[in-house]
Amino acid sequence: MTEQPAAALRDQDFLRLDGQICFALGAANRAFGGLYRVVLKDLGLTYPQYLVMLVLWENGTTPVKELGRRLRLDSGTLSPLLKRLEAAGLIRRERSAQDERSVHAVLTDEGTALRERAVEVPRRIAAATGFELTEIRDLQVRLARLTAALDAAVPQD
Amino acid sequence: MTEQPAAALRDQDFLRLDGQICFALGAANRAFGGLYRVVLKDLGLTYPQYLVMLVLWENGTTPVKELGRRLRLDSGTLSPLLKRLEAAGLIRRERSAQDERSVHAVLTDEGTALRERAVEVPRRIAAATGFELTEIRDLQVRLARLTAALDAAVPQD
DNA sequence: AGCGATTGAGTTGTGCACAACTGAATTGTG
DNA sequence: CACAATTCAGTTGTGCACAACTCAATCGCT
Repeated sequence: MTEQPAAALRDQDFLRLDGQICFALGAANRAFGGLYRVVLKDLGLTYPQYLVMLVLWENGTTPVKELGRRLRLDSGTLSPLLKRLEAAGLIRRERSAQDERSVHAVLTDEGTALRERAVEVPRRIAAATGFELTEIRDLQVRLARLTAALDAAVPQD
Repeated sequence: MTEQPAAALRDQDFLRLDGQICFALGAANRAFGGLYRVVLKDLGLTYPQYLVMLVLWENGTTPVKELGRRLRLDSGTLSPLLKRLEAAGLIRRERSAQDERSVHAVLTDEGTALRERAVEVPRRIAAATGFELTEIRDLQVRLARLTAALDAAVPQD
């Protein structure tokens, strides 16, 4: 009923094949989620919260805008997440004096101290993958390339 | 990023490195999400709903349990999702006569007809990745291996 | 200086993911 | 046969992701 692809693959093959890369991606992503859930449990953090803390531990005080840029999250996700981190006593939110629109996330002493207990997290995760570092790197590079291609294909921003 | 011998990595390097594979994974996953959102928009489906439809198109009537097994989703996710598909007129839910605990998802005529319009989806997605099929396959295999390793590391089930 | 456009954070609403739970149907074991 | 354990779908509650919006602060242009 429509044009046939040049390759030997037919529509129904594509429909079966299709889910697979995204599905494999989603499955891996959720498997990581499950592992992080366990590992981060006694730090009292979720995985996205942990990512925010990573940025803060590395960078110190950071504007919400910058957190969003680094983590690819928008204010609709970050605002409530930061509120929860603040409620947990790990950060404070301070309006910038220079630009009253901007809000900075600032580590509290408690938030800073949590880093000590977080250092073991990456090792536990890495151990669970059973992958060599080089292989992880390779996967990263491919995924980054894939992401860039996909982003380019969606005309947003 | 800068290359570094694996042996020389310290805690803080780990803390920086750490997010990266999962982060790359999450980024790729969300990039796919964004693309699917656009492509599936005029089918009126979300990506998880599309996955359910794929299974139904391939398999016909399928118990909720089996959908969960295939898609790695639990009833907490599937129940409301299937309700929405039913509300959209694409499926019906029918309690099994053999086992009254079990519910089968059944395609309506409308749901079956939607397949015609869905066949172009995989091509559009594949085109957006710009990846060769072999490369996609390779990535799939690696991700599946990663997922299996991670699942094995989380003592659930 | 005046004022429209843009920027930044936040809110609302929808949908997914998952834990913990409920309740009904079925199965297994004594 | 009885009844405890299990299975299955569904519900509730929390948190993330994102679209669409609001509102105030700032910027840019004239």
